[in-house]
Amino acid sequence: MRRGRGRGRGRKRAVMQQEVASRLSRLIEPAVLYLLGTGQASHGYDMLSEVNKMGLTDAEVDPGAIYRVLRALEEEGAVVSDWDTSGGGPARRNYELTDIGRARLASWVEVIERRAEAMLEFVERARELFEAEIHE
Amino acid sequence: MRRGRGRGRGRKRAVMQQEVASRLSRLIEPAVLYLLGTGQASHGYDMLSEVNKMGLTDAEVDPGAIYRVLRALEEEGAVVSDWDTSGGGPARRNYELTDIGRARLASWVEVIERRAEAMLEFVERARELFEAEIHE
DNA sequence: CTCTATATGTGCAACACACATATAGATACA
DNA sequence: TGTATCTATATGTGTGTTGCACATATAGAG
Repeated sequence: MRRGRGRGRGRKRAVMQQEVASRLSRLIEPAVLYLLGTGQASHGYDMLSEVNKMGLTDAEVDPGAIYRVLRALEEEGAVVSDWDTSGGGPARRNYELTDIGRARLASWVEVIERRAEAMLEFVERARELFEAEIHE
Repeated sequence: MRRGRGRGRGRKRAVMQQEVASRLSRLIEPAVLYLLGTGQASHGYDMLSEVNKMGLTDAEVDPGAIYRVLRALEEEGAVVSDWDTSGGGPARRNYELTDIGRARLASWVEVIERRAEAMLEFVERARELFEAEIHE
């Protein structure tokens, strides 16, 4: 046999550029990009509370996850950072969105919209199933 | 230090009963439960094509993933199976939804709906951000 | 007897994530 | 001066899910 399904199917492994679609799970990345875009948060620690307020990421987000996402985004050139030693407290790493980051957010928006619509359609169909079961 | 954020925060780890929310990832499980509920598919191989048609799972689903999900569901009592040797070809394992499985699908529906709404809200807000950027 | 389609399954590596922990500056207060 | 707390960033690790490749088995077509 040959595998039954997707022989070529294109999706090689999401190496290098990492397609956004492959990271839907917790949606931390788009949330972070959005917060940087609006200026609601510019460093990791602030995002912690803001991301949790957004609701996009369902449960409470781990601080470690935020910092790792920011690092990964910087490696890809989606954000740039510099240390901010002004103000009291420990130094904070200030992040800013680049054009790459804005483009990335835009493609996230498309992906999330499609997925959300598919999910709502699923919810509808599943509810129909429940009703059919009751009336039988 | 103490952890900074969520000390108590309840979410112990999703042991034992596995809360549905923690498995949002590819949404294979709810898709499978739904297909069993409607009778559109009763064994793994059929689900492969049906699941992919549904769109819930974004990309094409791996057969291995389907079989593993079915196994896990059976361990939890959400489905029961028996071998079907009638008909030509290799034996197929026929699955049926239990009450536990129906309840599980119902709780998936709630989780997915909430998530999908949060996602659409995010999409809206992000689009507003883009428009604000254009007009400045 | 081989080829193909159907069907189920496993081993492995890569990865995302939750949880825990480490480090350290700043501030309050006893 | 000591110590507790808050702010802030970061790493280490175990677990679960996934993609991919591979293994296996039955049956029908030629």
